[in-house]
Parts: sequence; C-alpha cells; structure tokens
Amino acid sequence: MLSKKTKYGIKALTYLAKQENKTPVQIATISKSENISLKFLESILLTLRKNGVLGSKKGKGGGYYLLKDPSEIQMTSIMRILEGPISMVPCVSLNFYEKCDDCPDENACAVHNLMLEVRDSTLQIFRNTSLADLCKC
Amino acid sequence: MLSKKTKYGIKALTYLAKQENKTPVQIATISKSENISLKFLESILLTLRKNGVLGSKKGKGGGYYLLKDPSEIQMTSIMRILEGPISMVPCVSLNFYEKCDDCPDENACAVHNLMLEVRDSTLQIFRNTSLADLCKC
DNA sequence: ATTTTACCCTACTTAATTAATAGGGTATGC
DNA sequence: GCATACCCTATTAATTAAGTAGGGTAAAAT
Repeated sequence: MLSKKTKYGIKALTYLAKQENKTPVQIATISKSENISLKFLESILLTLRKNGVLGSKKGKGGGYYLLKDPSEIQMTSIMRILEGPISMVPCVSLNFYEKCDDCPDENACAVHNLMLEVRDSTLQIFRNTSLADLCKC
Repeated sequence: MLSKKTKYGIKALTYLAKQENKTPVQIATISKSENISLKFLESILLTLRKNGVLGSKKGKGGGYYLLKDPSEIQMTSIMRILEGPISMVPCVSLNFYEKCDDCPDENACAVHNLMLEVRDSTLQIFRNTSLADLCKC
C-alpha cells in the first residue's frame, strides 16, 4: 500500500507544478486546497526540500517552490524519497538491496523472480512519468 | 512491501507444486525445507485451504496438497488471498475498492491515474503467471 | 480401543510503522 | 521590532506484521 505521506507528497508537488509563476506557495495554502493535515504536510515538504526537490523561502511571502522544471522531475526519485524502495521485496531492490535470510539461492527463488518482473514493469512506468505528465490529468 | 505471509505462502505452494505425486505433504516438511516458522506456516496454509487453494488430510500420512493443477492457479488469486489488494491505493482497486476521503474527483487525481497504470501492469503479470510458471525457475 | 500423528482453532504478544500532534525555534520582510 | 512562515524535535495513538502459546479434534495404525 502507498503511504499517505507519498500520496500527499505527490498531490502537493502537482499543486506546485500547476502554478503559473514560480512564486513560493505557503504550506497552509496547499494544505487547505488538498485536504491535508498542515503539520503532516509540513514534514513531507521538508523531506522533499532536504532531498533537493523543493526550495523554500522564510518570512512573509515565503513558501515552497519547485527547484526544477516539472518535466525534469521523474516519479522514480519522488517515490524513492517518500515511499522508499519501489520493489516489493528487498532482494530485488536496486537502491535498497538486502539479502533474504531464508533464501539460499535467489536465482532459484520463485518469489524473487516474480517480484523482479513486477519491479521492472513498475519502474518503467515511474521512469516514463514526470511531474509534468501527472499534471495533464 | 510484500508481507512474509505472502512470501512464505508462495514458497510453500511452489514446494507443493514441485511434488511428483499428489500425496499430502506435512507442514513440518515444508517448514524445514523453506526455513519458515512452523506455526506461522500452519496459519498460512490454513488460509489457503479455507480459500479453496489447498486440501488437507488429518492423521498419520496426512498433510496439505494442491486442489488444482499448478497451471490453473493464477498468481492474482494467490496475491489477493494472502496479500489483499493488488493496487497501491484503494481507489484503484478492483476487488477492494474504497473512495479516498481527501479526494473530490478521482479522475482529476494525479495519484489515482498514476496508480491505475501501475495496477494494470502488475495485474497483467499476475494474470499471466501461474504456479506452474513459478516452478520453472 | 487406544495411541500416535498431524491438522484445526483461538488468543495473545512484541515490534515496527504510520499518521499524525504538540510545541516551540529561527530567519525574513515590512 | 513584530508578524509571518518555514524549521526542527519529540511524543503518541492506532494499526499491522510476524510470530508464539496452548490446547482441541479427526484419522490412521497398532
């Protein structure tokens, strides 16, 4: 299941991407528009800022803004920052690999090979989808 | 993330599918072979039996066995029984649909549409993969 | 008939994670 | 210098995952 953190994060990002100009948007504005708890959203946007997706400005007229063009923000990076691994099992993860305790041979493991297929197809979607693509809905 | 329940369940099913004859296999045998906690595996196999995937026989010489041919057991049904929804958000689920609290219009929701794509591609893999296919590894 | 085998079932527990909430601190602009 | 709006840490309630405990029951072997 996708966490609310990721869901809210993506919604906030599309909100920012839809802005005409690049002036900062306040957390409270996004919070109200997207029905997201203000404090929870605050921590999510902070995470995105720390990972180089967003910039921020303090004080009056401050807020958050995208650091790159929406077309250059891939869903793979957003998912990895907010949700963590894209694969369903650590043993097929590219960025968060971990060996299974119970499994002596990965290549002979049915679960491994099935989840490898799932990861590949999911990854392909995330790689081919940018924030700009999401805004077309 | 895939739960251990599902992972162990799939491993146990492939173990049963690989049997030459259709004589029942004891829980303890699978438990040892696949490095799965006996009691945990017991509850998993019970779930699979209650959902019509496995049959069981009590007493000496008893155990669990597949009710259908491995080629007729789709991964979609196994995933739904053990893991639950295949989609990452309830609002794109075919079998476990739920409306989002925060979202006024699903069709305009970026997360919804992205996860719809992911669900479709994942579903296609699970539909095209049978237990027999898993055993080919 | 009795014993052994092996599944059947309920309840409990521990740890981790999620989704917040609380409560201040700090930089910025007017 | 004061209001604004982000920055940061800590705490918490609820849920789920992953087992663990302990006994019950049906079937087969003796």
